[in-house]
Amino acid sequence: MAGLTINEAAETTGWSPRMLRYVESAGLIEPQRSPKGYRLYGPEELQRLRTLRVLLEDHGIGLGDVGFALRLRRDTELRDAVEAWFEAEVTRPADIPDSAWLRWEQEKHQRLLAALT
Amino acid sequence: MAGLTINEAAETTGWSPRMLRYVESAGLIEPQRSPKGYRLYGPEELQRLRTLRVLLEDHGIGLGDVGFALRLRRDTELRDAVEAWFEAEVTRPADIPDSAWLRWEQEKHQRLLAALT
DNA sequence: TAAAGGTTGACACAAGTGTGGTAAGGTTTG
DNA sequence: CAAACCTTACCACACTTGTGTCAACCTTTA
Repeated sequence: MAGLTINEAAETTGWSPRMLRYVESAGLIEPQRSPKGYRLYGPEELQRLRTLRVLLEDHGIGLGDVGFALRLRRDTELRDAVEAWFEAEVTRPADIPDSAWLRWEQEKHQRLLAALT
Repeated sequence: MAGLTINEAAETTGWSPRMLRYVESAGLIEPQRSPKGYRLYGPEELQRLRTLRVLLEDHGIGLGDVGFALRLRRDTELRDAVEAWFEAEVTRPADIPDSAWLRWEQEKHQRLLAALT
């Protein structure tokens, strides 16, 4: 036997079997499978399941949050896009002062309306 | 006037006024306020509101996700904890082989039960 | 000063998330 | 082989998220 079955794993980790499957569906802990498809949790999975509960409780976050963090670290494009958004500054011709730019924004609607008549 | 009011901002960004308040409540875009408490959106906020919509649509993520990413970059402790979880490996005495360790795990319940009687 | 527009707070509702339970069927084991 | 256990696929239900709308009240502006 190369690992604990789902009920055994549930017992030693504090998760319900149902939630172990859910955690797996979120891509967080994916145990090995026996030839017939039984989930087999090894020492590493069990440890990570325990620390996962602590992580969630300690910081008041959810599985979805950890799942998103996982996406962030796997999907470079996503990470870069989010990063870029946080750092984005206004990009517009440097010779238009704020006041003018704002007026332009403010009047855009009127201009659009005017253009339609 | 130091910026656009909420309805004007809504018009030029594509968000509804309701959602602009919601985005603000998520900590993503917090406009300046006039002395009497009116929201005033400047060029930077408007730009970031527009790119935010693109970010969400392009990657199929939600405001909550971006909010969590924000938490991650601001809260060092959280970031470290999540990072640590992703990288965690099993920590246990190196001289106990997997097979023994698993047996130990497997029998923990029986031992607990036995201890109670 | 009346109209237009801003503020917060609350109600409402669809869609998504977290979690439990159950059913139908295959597997392991005493 | 019967009991105990696993698998997937659903139903269900409470809670959260995203979004609109409305009320009560204050501010700006024509």
